[in-house]
Amino acid sequence: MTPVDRRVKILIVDDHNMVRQGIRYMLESNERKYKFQIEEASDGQEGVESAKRTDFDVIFMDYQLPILNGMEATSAILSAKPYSRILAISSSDEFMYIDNMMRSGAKGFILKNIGPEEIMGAVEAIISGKNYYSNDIAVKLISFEEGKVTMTRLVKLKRELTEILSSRELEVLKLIATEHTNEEIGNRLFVSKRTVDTHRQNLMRKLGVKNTAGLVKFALDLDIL
Amino acid sequence: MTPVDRRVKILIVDDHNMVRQGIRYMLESNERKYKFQIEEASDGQEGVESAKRTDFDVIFMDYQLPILNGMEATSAILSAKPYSRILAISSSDEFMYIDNMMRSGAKGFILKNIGPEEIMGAVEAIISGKNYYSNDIAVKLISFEEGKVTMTRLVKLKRELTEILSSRELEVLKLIATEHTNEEIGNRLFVSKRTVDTHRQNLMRKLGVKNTAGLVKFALDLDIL
DNA sequence: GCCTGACTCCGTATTAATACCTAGTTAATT
DNA sequence: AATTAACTAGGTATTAATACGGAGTCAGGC
Repeated sequence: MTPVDRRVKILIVDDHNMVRQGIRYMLESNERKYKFQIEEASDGQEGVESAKRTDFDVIFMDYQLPILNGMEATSAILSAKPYSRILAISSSDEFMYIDNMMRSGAKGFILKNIGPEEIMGAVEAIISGKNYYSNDIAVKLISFEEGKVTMTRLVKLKRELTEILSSRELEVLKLIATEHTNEEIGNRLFVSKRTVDTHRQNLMRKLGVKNTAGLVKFALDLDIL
Repeated sequence: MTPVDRRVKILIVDDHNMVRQGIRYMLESNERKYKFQIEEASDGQEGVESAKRTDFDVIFMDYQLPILNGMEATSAILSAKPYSRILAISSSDEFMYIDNMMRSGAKGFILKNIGPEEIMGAVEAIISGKNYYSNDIAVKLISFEEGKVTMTRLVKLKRELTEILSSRELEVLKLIATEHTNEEIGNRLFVSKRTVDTHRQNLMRKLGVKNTAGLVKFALDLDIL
C-alpha cells in the first residue's frame, strides 16, 4: 500500500450533518497524502446499506443513530462483511458506549472533539490493520494496575467474558465477590461445596489470577456484579 | 411551607451562560407552582459574594469554575452560612467530582443533561431538607451490594478513611487487594506474617467485612490502589 | 456414534485465612 | 504518671482456600 496514490474509501455514518462535514473537512485537508472518496449516511440503516453496496476502507460510526444505533449497525455490517474496519465516534466517553462498540467489533474509538491530526492518525492506524483509541479513551480503559492488564486485554476480556466463562462460573464468581464462602455458595446453588471449589479453580485458571483477591478484582473491574 | 405562594430564591453559579439560561428556563416552566427569584454568578468568587449578601433557598453550583472552583466556593459559602443548601451540577459523573462536592458539604448532585421534571424534583428535595442525586450518580455511589453500604456510608468512609485506617493498615490493604498472601506481605514489609494477620483482622473489623473478598471490594470501591 | 464442554462430585493434601487471645514497645496525649 | 493508639509478635485452633487428581452425567455438535 503506497500512501501517495492510494485512494481511500470512507463512509461516515452520523445523524448530524455538522459532524459529517467536520470529518470530511478534516480528512480533505490531507488530500495531498491520500485521495479520499467519501460517502455519508445519516442513520444506521442507510449506513448498513451503503456498506453492503461498497467496500470501504474505514467506516466512521456514531453511537447514537436513528433506526439502527451504532452498535446494531456495526454488527449488521460485520455479519455481511466481516473484514470491514469500523471506527466508532462518540461525544461521550462513557465506558458502556466504548465497550458496546468494541464488543460489536469496532476497531477503534475516537471522541468528536479531536482535531485533524488525530483523525488522520486514527484513519492510518485502521487502514494499516491496527486498532486506534483516543487518548482519553485509552486512559479510561487501561487503568487496571501497574500495566499488568493492558487495554486490549481488558477490552478483549470483557468482550469475550461470556465466551470465556460459563454462566455457572459467572454466577459463582459473583457470589465469591460478594463475600460468600464455597460452602455458602454450594448451599445457595444446591450443589456440593466441592463443585464450587472446582468452579473456583477453573475461574482462577481461566482468568489468570492467584487467589480470591484476584477474582474479586476481576469481577469489579469488569463490572459484572 | 405551602408551595403555591412560596417564593423560592435561587442562585445559579456557572461560568457558561447557556447552562445558566437552561436552568432558569427549566425552573420558570414551573412558575405556576413556585415563584422563583433567580440570581446568577459566572465564577466562584462572585457566587460566594452573592450567597453572603442574600439568603438563597437553593444554590446551583458548577464544579469547574474560574477563580474559585465549585468545591472552594461551596466551602466558603458554608463557612459563612452553614445552613445554605447547595446543589452541585456537573457534566461529568466522575467519582472524584462527586465526592469532592459532597465532602465540601453539597446537599445533592445532578448532571447537566437532566430535564425540567428532574430539576424540579431536585429543587423540591433540597428545599424540604432532603438530599438529591441524579439517578446515574446514585447508581455510581450505591452500587456496593444489596444496599448494605449506602451512599452516605460510602462517601463518609472515603472521607474518613485515613481517620479510620492507619497508614500501615492501608499499606497492608493495598497488598491484600493485589493478590499477596500474609506471608508475602510480611516479607515485603519486613514484619512477621502474624503481624500482617493482625492487621488483616483489624481491617476486617474496622471495615465490617467478612473476608478477603470484602477487603478487596472496599479497596477497589474506595479506589485506594 | 463419538467428542467436547459444561457441570457435577469426591479424595487427599497443603497452605492460607480466620478467630480469639495475650502482650511487648513506642510515641503521643492528657 | 497514666492512658491510648499504632505497630509489633506469638500461641492455638478451626475453617477456608488452593492444588491436583480422577470421574460421572448430560446436551450439543460433528
